[in-house]
Amino acid sequence: MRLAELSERSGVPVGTIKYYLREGLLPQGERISATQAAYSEAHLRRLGLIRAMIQIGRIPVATVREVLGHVDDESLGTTFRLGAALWAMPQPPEAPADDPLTVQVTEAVDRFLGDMGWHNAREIGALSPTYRTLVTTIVTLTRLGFSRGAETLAQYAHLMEEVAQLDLDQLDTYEDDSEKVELAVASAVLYEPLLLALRRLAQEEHSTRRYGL
Amino acid sequence: MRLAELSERSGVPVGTIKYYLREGLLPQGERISATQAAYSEAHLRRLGLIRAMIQIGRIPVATVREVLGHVDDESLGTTFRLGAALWAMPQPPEAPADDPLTVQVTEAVDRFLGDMGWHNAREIGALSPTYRTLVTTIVTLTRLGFSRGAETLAQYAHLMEEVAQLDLDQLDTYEDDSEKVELAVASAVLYEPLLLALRRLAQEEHSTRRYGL
DNA sequence: CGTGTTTGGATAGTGGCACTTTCCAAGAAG
DNA sequence: CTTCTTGGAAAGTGCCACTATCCAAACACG
Repeated sequence: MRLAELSERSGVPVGTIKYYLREGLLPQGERISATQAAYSEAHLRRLGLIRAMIQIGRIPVATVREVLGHVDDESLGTTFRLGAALWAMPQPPEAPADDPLTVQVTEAVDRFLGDMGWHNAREIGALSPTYRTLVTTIVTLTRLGFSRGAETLAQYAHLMEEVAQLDLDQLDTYEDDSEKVELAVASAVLYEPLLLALRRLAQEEHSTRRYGL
Repeated sequence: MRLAELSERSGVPVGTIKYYLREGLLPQGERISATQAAYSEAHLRRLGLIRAMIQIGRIPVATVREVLGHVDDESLGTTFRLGAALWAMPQPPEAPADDPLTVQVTEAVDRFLGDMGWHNAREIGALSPTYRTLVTTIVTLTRLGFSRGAETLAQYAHLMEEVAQLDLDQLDTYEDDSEKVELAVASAVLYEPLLLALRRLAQEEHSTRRYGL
């Protein structure tokens, strides 16, 4: 299929597709002649993922390029490809490491990981952007006066652990490594709003039950 | 306290605070003289919330103004203030309503809400931005070929229902209405990355357990 | 009292980013 | 042969969250 058809089937304007090609988000089509190129179903699929990342995930173009680079890096094993892709996803700005509150929260988080039995996560520790995000959000919550005890955090953590189990069960249903990594990325981008939408719907449901309209 | 001190204690540059004042995110300080104004602890706290919404939640300035407008609207009852504030939060762009897949997914979601026993949520239905977000993300997942059956969705929904219960239990610990609404907003902005960070940590933990490094 | 500094407010400018527009020459279509 | 389409390069656009520059009033100090 040519550019015009790729645009029509995906619903993405031609100019925008050219931009993605230029920026290296979408691989070049197969050259048919000096001024003509052919695109495959794989391009269509990849374009869908790019749009989802940018429009739903609000991920910057440069970051999308980086993430997709890891997705396509066949020199790595699945686990590393997956980890590299997810670690490249954007994280909120971090709290300064020399802040006393940050130090205190970091220690609390370490203790908490131990209590949860998440020993692998604890070892990876500060290397993981996810870990630092956790510290940062707790620091901010504390600053705003909305922090909760470790017990409340643990309750949330146990629930999210079950969510993670469901996620991994789904990953297991895919044979192909590239598909696994793509699902993991799509899951980070699209399951997040989905989970949060479910949470808010449940909040709406139960708050009307508790307090009425 | 004057502007300079507000800036120092909050860590937000003076120019930026002026910008927030101009944009109506932060209420004006009390005028001391023609060229001098005094700011309170309330300003400091509100400024923290604004920063969290913009920097961590990546919420547009115009939206922050709208959300805070609802938070401060004392003419509404708590439930409505809370709902209005949360409904003003940004949602991903929606899928076109006339699309056949969208229609199909909408029906499936309605059935699903019935199965969950979320009758209130079902009645509010299309009015709720959250509901439409749910439809949109499922449509996108389906387009990408990553959709799952209603059963899987229900498993996630049950877990998020428990999360929502924890959220509401926390809300109950606050007496003051304004604080309740502020917590709800902070919860939407900051608990979301926190929950997602917990989910990813759990994923990392269990994927290394399942597949090793 | 005078002089230099600080303050809040108005206005204009900046930089980043995700596109769009415009242009062009080579090919395809009729 | 003429007309249209195509892919590619380069410059332009619009939005947005700040940021820099001025200014005159007012405070601080000797």
